[in-house]
Amino acid sequence: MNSNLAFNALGDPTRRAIFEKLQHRPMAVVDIASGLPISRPAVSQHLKVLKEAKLINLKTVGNNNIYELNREGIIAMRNYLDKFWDDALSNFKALAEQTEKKK
Amino acid sequence: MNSNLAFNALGDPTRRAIFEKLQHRPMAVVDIASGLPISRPAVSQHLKVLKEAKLINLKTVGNNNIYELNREGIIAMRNYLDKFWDDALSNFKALAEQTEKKK
DNA sequence: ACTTACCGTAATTTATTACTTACCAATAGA
DNA sequence: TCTATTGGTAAGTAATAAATTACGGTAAGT
Repeated sequence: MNSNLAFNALGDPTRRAIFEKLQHRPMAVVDIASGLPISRPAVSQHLKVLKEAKLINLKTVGNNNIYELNREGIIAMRNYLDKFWDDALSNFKALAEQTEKKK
Repeated sequence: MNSNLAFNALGDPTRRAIFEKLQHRPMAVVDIASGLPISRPAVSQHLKVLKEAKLINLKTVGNNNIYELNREGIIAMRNYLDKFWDDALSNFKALAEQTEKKK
């Protein structure tokens, strides 16, 4: 499944920081790296993971690699998680009702 | 922040498997461990992480430690994520509209 | 009382992941 | 053309996380 990639990608705090940076606007790699306490190549590696999880994508403009949020990927993940939590809670609810009946 | 714990907890595939097992019903540690390709103590450690992330909680019944989903924690995480995705998408949308206007 | 089943924790090892340094390629500007 | 700037990738190291083994403690059953 693909949501595994997204779960994994968002499991790392640095990648979440990058993702949240990109919520404001599309950014070039140098800009993303500035402010982060790690080297630029490390950032590139994180970007790769986020990209493969389809949470962001890349458009190259001249010499700049601009990363931006991947709308489709994000929507897919949100939908997946909606179901994920709903399933969890509805089963919980069903179980609670069962227990209730036994009283 | 606390959602960090949940992100981290769900970042591991084994912990997701455990979490999904508990969607069906509350289970004792032995039952959770059976079927998983890792040792029982390893499962205990994963359970600890999930518990600290408030995704599950523990009720002790006699000699059995029964883990079950933590409803409040899950709802909190769902709400957090709803906002997380909404923020991401709405900023994306605002930006798209800006770009649109420039045409 | 003795034994068995359940389970957490400590200590260590193993495996994975994050990070750095070093490099190279490509575009932009002088 | 020569020089910045940008940025990806490879190789190695450092740091973290996951797993095992070994233990002890408590409750349940005989």
